[in-house]
Amino acid sequence: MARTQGSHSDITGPRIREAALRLFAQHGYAAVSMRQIAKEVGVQAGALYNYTPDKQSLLFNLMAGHMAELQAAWDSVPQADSALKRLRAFTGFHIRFHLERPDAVFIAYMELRNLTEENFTVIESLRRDYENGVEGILKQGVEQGEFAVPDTKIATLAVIAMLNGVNTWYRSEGRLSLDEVERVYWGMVQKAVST
Amino acid sequence: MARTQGSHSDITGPRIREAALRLFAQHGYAAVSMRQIAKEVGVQAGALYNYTPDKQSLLFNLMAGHMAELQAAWDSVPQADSALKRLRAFTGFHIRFHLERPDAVFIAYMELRNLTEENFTVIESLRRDYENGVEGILKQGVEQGEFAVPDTKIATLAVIAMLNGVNTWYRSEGRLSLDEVERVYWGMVQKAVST
DNA sequence: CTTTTTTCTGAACATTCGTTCAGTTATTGT
DNA sequence: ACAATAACTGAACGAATGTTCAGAAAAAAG
Repeated sequence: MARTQGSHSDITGPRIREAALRLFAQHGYAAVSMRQIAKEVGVQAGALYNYTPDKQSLLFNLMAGHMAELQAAWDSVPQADSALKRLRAFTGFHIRFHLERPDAVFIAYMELRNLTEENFTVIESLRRDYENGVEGILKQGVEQGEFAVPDTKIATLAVIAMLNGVNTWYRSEGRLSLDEVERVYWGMVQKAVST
Repeated sequence: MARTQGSHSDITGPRIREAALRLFAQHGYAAVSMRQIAKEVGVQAGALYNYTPDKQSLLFNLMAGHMAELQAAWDSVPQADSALKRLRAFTGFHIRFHLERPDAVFIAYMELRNLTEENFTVIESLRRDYENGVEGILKQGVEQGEFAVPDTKIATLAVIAMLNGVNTWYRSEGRLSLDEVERVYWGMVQKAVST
């Protein structure tokens, strides 16, 4: 056997990335073999190398793609004038974006240690960009007297960490709807940074 | 060669656990081989099996030990009467305990997916016990009118997630002292749950 | 000193790993 | 219809994996 019926680059490529994403999130990068990914796609291990130069690049591209998507999505959210409204918009955006991609989120900060040094630097830089956007909101709020935080950098990380926590427990079949979750978290975020 | 000079069970045992803890935290459970751990200790791989039946038990015991320590340490903290004081004590305790054991903390919630099903159940149960203790404080605070949170379970997870975030950025040589970090976080926690 | 026990070595085991590649087949272009 | 290209197979590579075990040496017990 060789090339199979209906085989296409534009189909196999995404399927490989999807399978890798799910398996990496489930078992961890190091614990997943190229053969497992191939099996999931319905292909032999060697075929993967038509789509990625190696396993490391597969991981890196998943993470870099996720971070780029995250930044682009947030950039496309219209910004209000007041810091309070902007922070509220961010809270909702961050929760929803992350709940829609639990696997990518999980990988993006669980598999940092499995990146090569250069790849790690790139991802870390993307993450910092995103964090800086949030810190900008807090700084604005402090300047305009809407917020009171002793340290905007720490507050930024604290808010993000708190929101990230949703991914560890939220289930769509669960007790609370997405709107309710958003409202509860916004209540806490708002109070935490308020004057 | 065989048994080496000065070899002792009470020395090698802890050294194996220390090496495993550090290596697992640094590279991940699946990415660390028994030979790497052995090399760190200065021993051959086979010798490790005098101290652990297998690699999985090594991981499980590290995690279970950490969770037991955590619970015991918190249990030994004297409890104040008011919920506000208790929550303040918890905030300080949690931050300090976790900053003192970054590797164990990292492993305890990064390597959950590498546990067997039964081992996972055990660790999850220990974690829930700890979380329930915190929720008890919030419940008390709500009953006594000191706190206002729409959902004590979510608030518990949000507070813990926020505090856990400290481990991702705190460095002892950094800009802020431990006391300052504690004060900043307590400020945010307090406001987040306040009426 | 002699015996027993504890601690470790070094080699071996079957598996699995990431990756390469010559060959084969389906698809595309002419 | 035929030629060219893209997509994949299947086998192979050396290296590394977790684990076992007979034997050797050091330490402890007598």
